[in-house]
Amino acid sequence: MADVKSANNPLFLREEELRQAIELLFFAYRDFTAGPDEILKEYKFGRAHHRVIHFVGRNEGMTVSELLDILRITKQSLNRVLSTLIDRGFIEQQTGLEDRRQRCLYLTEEGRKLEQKVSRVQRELVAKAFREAGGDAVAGYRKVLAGLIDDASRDRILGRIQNS
Amino acid sequence: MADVKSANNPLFLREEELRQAIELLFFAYRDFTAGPDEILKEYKFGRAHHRVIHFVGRNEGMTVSELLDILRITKQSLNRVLSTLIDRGFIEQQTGLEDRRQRCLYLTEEGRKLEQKVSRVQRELVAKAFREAGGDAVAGYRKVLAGLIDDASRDRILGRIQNS
DNA sequence: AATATATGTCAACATGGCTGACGTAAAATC
DNA sequence: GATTTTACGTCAGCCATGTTGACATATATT
Repeated sequence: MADVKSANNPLFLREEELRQAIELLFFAYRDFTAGPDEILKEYKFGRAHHRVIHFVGRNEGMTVSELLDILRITKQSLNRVLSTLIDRGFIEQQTGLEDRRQRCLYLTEEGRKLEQKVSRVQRELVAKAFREAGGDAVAGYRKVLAGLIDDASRDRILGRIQNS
Repeated sequence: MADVKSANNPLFLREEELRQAIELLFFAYRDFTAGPDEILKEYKFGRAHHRVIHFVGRNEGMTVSELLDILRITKQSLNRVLSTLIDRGFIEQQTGLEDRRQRCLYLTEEGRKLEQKVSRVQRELVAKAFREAGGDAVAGYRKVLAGLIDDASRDRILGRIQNS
């Protein structure tokens, strides 16, 4: 009765299934970012600052260009948040050793503390979801999300993310 | 050699694994929204309009309050995008039958066309990722993402999303 | 020496959040 | 029937974060 449509029209089920997967991602992302957002608000920082701290923390010494590539924003946009992070002592720059035009980015002690604090709530949320879902589900999660990533950047990203 | 850290300190691996899962979600979401963003730009619409069209499309006749609950934004923010969508003929309102204070929201013919067009690219992306990952992986994807959703809203959301 | 690259910076603008205040119609309650 | 609550709309202003375009400076590369 209830599945007349799906019984008669497998394409309908397929479309419905995909729409549900899309919504799931929307809601998951919404709640996944809620924790950090709240903490960062105390510092008057936003999601943009979070992203910078996150990626610099995971790629100490990365250059500004590399960061721009990852974030896919303009250097003017980045500069606004980056310079406040530097001014307020969460990030340091060091002139590149090989190429002195480059500014290599590092978290300060303060920056590392904030990164830890913010990342902790997010890691705890993901850990809970992983625990509840089980190891096989986690592998599936990885596979599907990897498939959503732009072909052009997938390898580079998975390269950094390759674990086991 | 390479796994000295993980061999000696399982917590390190755990933390690293979680950080990678977090990054994966970041990148997947970034690329997942890129397609729609591009199409909507032609209409001078943004992600906010997309969300409204998406949810109204999936819940024809929903009220403004219900939409606000889902989006978790203020009515003033919603009103900005909602009223342009109405003015430009993508969404219609109808006074609630039982409760005449409510405005029930519907896609117009035009709105449905746009919804289809935008959702198509997203569905194709997800379909590709699902195909490549396989059925088990898809189940895992669902489980993990469901676990990321806020406890308070999970049931309501999964209720609407319960498929199969 | 000329050109290209990495970065910074100024200015102006758009989008989409927010708060606060106020208004109106309809429903619910006393 | 009067009062209060609810659903929604709206005005005004602020903030965060994205954009484009133009220009500057130091360093590498050719």
